Amino acid sequence: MSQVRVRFAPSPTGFFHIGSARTALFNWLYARHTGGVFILRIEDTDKERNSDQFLNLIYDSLHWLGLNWDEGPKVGGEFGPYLQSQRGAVYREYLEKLKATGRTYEKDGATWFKLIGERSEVFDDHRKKTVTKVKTAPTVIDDLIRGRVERLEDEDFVIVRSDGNPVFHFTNVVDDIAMRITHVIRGEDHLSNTSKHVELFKAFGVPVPQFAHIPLILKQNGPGKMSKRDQGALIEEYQKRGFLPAALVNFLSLLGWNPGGDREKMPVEEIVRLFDLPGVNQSNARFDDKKLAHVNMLYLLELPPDTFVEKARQYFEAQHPDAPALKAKAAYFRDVMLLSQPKIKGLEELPAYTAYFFTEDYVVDPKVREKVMAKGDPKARLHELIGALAVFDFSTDSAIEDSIKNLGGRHNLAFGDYQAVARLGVSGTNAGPSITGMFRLLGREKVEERLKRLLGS
RNA sequence: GCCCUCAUCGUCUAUCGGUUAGGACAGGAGAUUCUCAAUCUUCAAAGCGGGGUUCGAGUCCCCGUGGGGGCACCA
Repeated sequence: MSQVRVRFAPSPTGFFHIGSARTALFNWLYARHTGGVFILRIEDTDKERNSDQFLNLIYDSLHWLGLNWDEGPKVGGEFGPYLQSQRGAVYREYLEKLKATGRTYEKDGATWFKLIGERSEVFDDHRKKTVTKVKTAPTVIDDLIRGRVERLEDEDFVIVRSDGNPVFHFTNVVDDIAMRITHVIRGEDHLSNTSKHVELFKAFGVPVPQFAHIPLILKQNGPGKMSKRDQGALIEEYQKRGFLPAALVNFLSLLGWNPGGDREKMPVEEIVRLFDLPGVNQSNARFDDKKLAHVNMLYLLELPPDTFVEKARQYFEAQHPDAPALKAKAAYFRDVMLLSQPKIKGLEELPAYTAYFFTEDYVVDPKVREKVMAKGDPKARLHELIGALAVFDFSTDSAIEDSIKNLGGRHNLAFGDYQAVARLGVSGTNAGPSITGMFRLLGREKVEERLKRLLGS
């Protein structure tokens, strides 16, 4: 069997969203799984809506997700150019071929594709106009995911507009022929178009590629498929929020596909090894940001320290360039980030989660403050802590723990009696990493200063 | 309106005619503890309805219902 050649063919007419990303991913996975070729083709024939900004977004998003293409813009290939806007000559050549078969005609200045069969005029009361129906046999589509699908294509359709520009159905099919595409993997929203495409392939006298129509991703809340306007739809957004691409890829691969059994968290190499078209589901999947957040956390937790610190720094630099954290010493930044790594679900939590390590101007949660100061005798505890700080051993977490325990022992109290008020004092809140770690990193002076400030306020 | 398509816990899904219908996310309870997470234990949670086929159906077929998509000189 010849080599698999698949393509991802987006239009640069809007933001790059989760549905497009998954279509790209499934194509890429199939190419990698079969040792085939993954082609990127830009369908930029809509001159009104195209933009370079959206084009670059496609490149950036694919790069970020790790979906490298073997042929396409920037990397070239023997079937280029890979931007439809540059393929006018190819379309003219194929149009002549089609005209030679007698399967086209001109009407109203446009070129139409002619179906074979008896014609009759029928009034379509949904579209409120008279249309010409062609009596013909249904088109059969053998879909790798949906099985045998029959659809009646019974109206001629435009392939070249009166302004001379070829339409999507035509360019799409011509390019799939010219680029030797073997498998068309795309969203189910194209299933209804497929009968047009199959008729074109047949008219050109070429073999019809294998089709695989993947289910759509439905919006999290409310009806309908996910679109660019929906909350959580944009890849760019996940990139900005510091999600790990590996996590997003893993999550996306599981939306509509699974390897069978209970496996969920898999490195991408494993997904490539297991992925196959018959394993793709037939039903639409609803997007779930909670699950994505969970997968992201799993990947974050297992990141090696150096990698985590690097990712954290990149996140700060990209999204919070003015954060005091970036002005701190590298070793201190590292210590703070590593102390926080096991506690957060996403990098985007980091700035707020670690703010008090880098500034004296951190927020004190009034509710927490009220709650902590109302319980027991916090002022006495603060006094005791401040008094003992000078003899505390700040060298390690366990030394600090022992110091607090010793202090407690002298007052017939336990570690826990100091925990809440100390935490409020040094961080302004009640949630955070271990109090001993916080003491150690902040150091004796700052701890003392902050505890005194709380006592005096 | 017409055409296509899909249907298991709230969500993502496993099950290749015979299972106490399994897992994960989310939710509840508990354990741990230095708060919050994480982690561990645990609870609750599903075969859309109706007909067939079969010894036996979530699984195959039909009808209904519901969801999704499409019906342009957009892609």
